[in-house]
Amino acid sequence: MAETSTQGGETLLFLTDEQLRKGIEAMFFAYRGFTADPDRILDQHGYGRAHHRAIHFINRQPGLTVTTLLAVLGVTKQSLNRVLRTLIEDGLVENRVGRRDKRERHLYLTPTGEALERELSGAQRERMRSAYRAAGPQAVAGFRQVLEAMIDPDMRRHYQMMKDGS
Amino acid sequence: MAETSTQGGETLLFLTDEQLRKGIEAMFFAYRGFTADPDRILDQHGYGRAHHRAIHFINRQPGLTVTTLLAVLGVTKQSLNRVLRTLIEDGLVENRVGRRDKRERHLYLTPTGEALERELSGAQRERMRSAYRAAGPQAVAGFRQVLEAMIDPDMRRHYQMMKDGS
DNA sequence: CTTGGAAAGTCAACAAGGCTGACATAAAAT
DNA sequence: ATTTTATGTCAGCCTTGTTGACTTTCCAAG
Repeated sequence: MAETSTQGGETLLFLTDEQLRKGIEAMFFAYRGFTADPDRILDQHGYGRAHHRAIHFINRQPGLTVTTLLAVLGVTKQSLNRVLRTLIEDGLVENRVGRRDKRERHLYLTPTGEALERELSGAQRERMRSAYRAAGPQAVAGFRQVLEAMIDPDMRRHYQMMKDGS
Repeated sequence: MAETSTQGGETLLFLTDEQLRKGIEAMFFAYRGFTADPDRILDQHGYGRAHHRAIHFINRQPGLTVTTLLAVLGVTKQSLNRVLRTLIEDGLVENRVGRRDKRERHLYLTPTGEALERELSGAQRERMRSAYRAAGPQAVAGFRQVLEAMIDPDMRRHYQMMKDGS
């Protein structure tokens, strides 16, 4: 793939534009695969990818506030609210007033919401698991390292927050 | 990351749901980073991500037909046409009637189109390059392996086609 | 205690980019 | 001569993003 050489103990990478381009295309096609299974499931339930994202992060960090979710998702509150409203109306998400700060609303999945979350993440994990298996353990480590290095600095704190569990 | 053990010469992966979940989130945040730079540039030119995808693949395989591009992008012709029309009107893409089969239209970037393509892919390659550098040469190989394993089987032929240059 | 600002929510309007369905034309294939 | 393929177009719909304006509730600092 990328030829390497050592110079003064440091490993150098020779990356041609062509190699980088292949990485870009792999990213494009892989992301499509990554979202394909959830998209099918969501469609059956009458939801879209935006609902999935909300459900995912509420499940990941139960009780997070609307503002936090807004920052993680990187959308406007009007956009999020449209999605969140339907999820609350449909009884998938619950909205509890904050104990300390009563302005805040803390978001939780209901049992119904958790069921959908399991269905969605189950499919996604299955694809991820089989990709990991096909690529092997060494590849898995590299995969995460490169992805993490691609995350925007502004977003990295949100990623870390989720990663470490609040 | 993922603990490994050897059993009969085969390496096994122990992947917890938690580890898979982290991979899923890394994918989510990384894709955002991946599209961030081009999105900014496109916005300045009054285009969107859909234009970028068309430009990318026309550049990758000059002279490809509309039907091929349709299959690669996985959208409807109505959707692609909206995008393609503006690119042709703005003089970024050229539409030549097929020599052998006169029903076909072969797509090419004009010099203006190529200039925008370079601007877009330059930014994207730069991010990819710095992620590669941060992660190291071993990681790079693994990254591509996992991504390729995640691609949908139906899409893999398109990926290969682009990868090998037609 | 008042007042300023933060958290949440809502309405309206708009745009990009998906989708379906219907239809038209030119050219190739049968 | 007829059917099929490749392309393009019109119309209309949906989701999900955006701005801007405005309200209510509540915390916190003066």
